[in-house]
Amino acid sequence: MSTDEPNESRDFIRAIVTEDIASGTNGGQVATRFPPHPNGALHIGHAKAITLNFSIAEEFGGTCNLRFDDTNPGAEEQEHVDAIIEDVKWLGFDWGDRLHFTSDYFESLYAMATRLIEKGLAFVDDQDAQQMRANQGGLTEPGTNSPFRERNVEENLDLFSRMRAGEFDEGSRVLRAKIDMASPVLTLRDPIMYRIQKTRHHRTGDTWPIYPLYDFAHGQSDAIEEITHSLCSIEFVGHRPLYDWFVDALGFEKKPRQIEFSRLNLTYTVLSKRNLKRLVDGGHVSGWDDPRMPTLRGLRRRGYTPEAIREFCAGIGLTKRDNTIELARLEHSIRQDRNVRAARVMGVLRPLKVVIDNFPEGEVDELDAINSPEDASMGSRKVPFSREIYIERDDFMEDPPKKFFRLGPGREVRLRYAYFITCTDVVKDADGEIVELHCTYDPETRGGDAPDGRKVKGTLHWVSIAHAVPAEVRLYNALFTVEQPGALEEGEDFIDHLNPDSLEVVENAQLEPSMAGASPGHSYQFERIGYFCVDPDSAADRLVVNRTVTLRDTWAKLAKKEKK
RNA sequence: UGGGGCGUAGCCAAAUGGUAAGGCAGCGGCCUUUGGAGCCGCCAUUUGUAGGUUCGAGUCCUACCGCCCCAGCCA
Repeated sequence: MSTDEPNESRDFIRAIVTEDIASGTNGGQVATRFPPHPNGALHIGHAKAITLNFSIAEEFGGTCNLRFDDTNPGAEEQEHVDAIIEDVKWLGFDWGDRLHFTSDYFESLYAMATRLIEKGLAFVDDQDAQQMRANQGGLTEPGTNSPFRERNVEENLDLFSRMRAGEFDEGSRVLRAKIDMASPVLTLRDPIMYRIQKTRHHRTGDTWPIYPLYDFAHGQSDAIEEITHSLCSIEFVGHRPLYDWFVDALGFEKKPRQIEFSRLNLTYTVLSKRNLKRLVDGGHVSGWDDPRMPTLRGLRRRGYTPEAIREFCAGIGLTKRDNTIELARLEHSIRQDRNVRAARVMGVLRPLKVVIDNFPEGEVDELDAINSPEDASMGSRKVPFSREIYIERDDFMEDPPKKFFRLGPGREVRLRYAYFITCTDVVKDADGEIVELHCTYDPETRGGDAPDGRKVKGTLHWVSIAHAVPAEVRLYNALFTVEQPGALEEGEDFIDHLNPDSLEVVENAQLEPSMAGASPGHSYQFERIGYFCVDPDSAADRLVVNRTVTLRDTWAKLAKKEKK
């Protein structure tokens, strides 16, 4: 393969970075950062930003910092910092020693604010929030200047230092940039730089009674860290003029460039922190790590791997358009990953007892089963077969339709890795419910092939009753019944569209004995059913397993179509 | 009715004036000891609409239409 691929298509950001390197901007350096606000759990949308920033740094021989944007105490907690660090690491990215906090720059930012006051570019405003709102104008109306806008430098300096000293009450004064109250760009109408907030900060404690706002902190933090490309989501487009204004006004030599990209939307879920919080607080899910949540913790517990999530993020593209990725695309990423890497195992979700009448009582046959048809190096294991086994209830029909290839009265099927069996009798209880099947097996077909060359259409998974390991299996489905619960009509509440069947608990599944003692986090394919992983709720005597995703099921699709 | 961003298939997305990639989903078929996986094939005479420039337009120009963002002392 050639090393350079000039025709390889890149996204618009990589194109910009490539140009900047070629033109020698920033000395050809590339430095990015992922700047989370530590007030909640990271979700799949953040994964897009994380993957982008770290990947670009890696691809262009640059660096990527992890910086916590902790300018709003109260909303921020140390536990979120710890959780975010854990999640980014889990995703597989490394920021080396470049872990930063905007709060580390509070002293520098204060000095910068002072400098702007001295240059006549900032002033202390005594208006309260209501007055400011009344004077800010509207979308089509210019705002009006604050009556305090023309205070002299000395007075501003004095007032600002007393704000810092804690002399004033919250809300009584703010520091504002002096730009243009008539600007059609709302963010340029004398934006607030500092507010008084007497809240303990998770890192600086009670040393600051004033805190900078995002707009006065982000660009400078980028500049301090010599970030070259500051990548953020599209809703910050309108903040770019202000970002540049502060960086210019403060005279930074190396100017970071803000570039915006569209954020991720996913069908059948919500991705705003506010909505996710409602799901948790309202008890609609078990917590931030509920396997139905689109949080990284939820996805991890569900059985998603970092590789699958990274593939997803890299594969969905990068533009400035509004977009909604189908859940199927996410599922594709984990199926792809698990198909190649997950060990196969047999598990029966809804057991139906089968007695092999001609198999000797008390005898156990140890059969060879490969651990993966995709990877011979994963080896094989022994699976015990005996006279009484369980098969899946769905794998038997008393009156099977034409395209049903599984077991039925008088039909012959293969038990995976074992024998061909033929159904000879159906036992029902008083209610007509099928409680047990009787079959005969063909000893000549041991391993699953008939020496006479006869074929069977169906292959069933099974578990020996005497050897089975019971388990609780949690089957997950889409959290919502509508594609875009986050974008409903006025007056509609996304909570009303929760899927009542998003979690289905199967109490008494039966797994093959090799699953005994499987540890949390381990993931398997239950042949013919789907990918499952062991949940941390498991105890020594009680296995709990989560369904990550089903296998593609063409029979289910067919059956559904016939029904219509 | 201000400013900004964005319109390519069901969902993503490439194509940087040279004749609409690719993926997901879907639909056929082959293969199969997972109805899995894999493999093969089909799936935009046309890029929001209408004009214009050009030998040639998704790309350039004009007008219109639609969607999204901005009026927190949140980020």
